[in-house]
Amino acid sequence: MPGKSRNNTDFFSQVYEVTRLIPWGRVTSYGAIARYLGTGRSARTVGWALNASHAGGEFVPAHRVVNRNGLLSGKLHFGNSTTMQQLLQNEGIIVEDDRIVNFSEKFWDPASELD
DNA sequence: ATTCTGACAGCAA
DNA sequence: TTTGCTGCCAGAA
Repeated sequence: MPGKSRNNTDFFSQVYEVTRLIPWGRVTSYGAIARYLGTGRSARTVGWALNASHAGGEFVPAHRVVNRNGLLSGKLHFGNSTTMQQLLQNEGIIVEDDRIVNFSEKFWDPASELD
């Protein structure tokens, strides 16, 4: 057990892993992911991790992660400002004014759904 | 080592 | 109700 080596349990890797577990047509929040990973208050870092998620080899459905208000706070990081919304609508999620409609129904909490 | 930034969240006015 | 400030964690320069 190499003390310094970084396993697949890096914070970034964990964020990607959980994000990939988000079911099709569902969404979650940065804070929910942070809480599931145990860091609780590192929601900002989750966003930072997703910012680099496109560099990874595997696809990470970062468009399914929004802020706690159901607002598409990261849409500007998807090339075009409409990409994130289109990806969501492609999954049957209705987006109105950069915000997810019926957010509470679409919300998927890894802490309680996954355990 | 120090400082700054960020795709957030919580709380005070 | 909306706006603004603060705390938090991890990484980059």
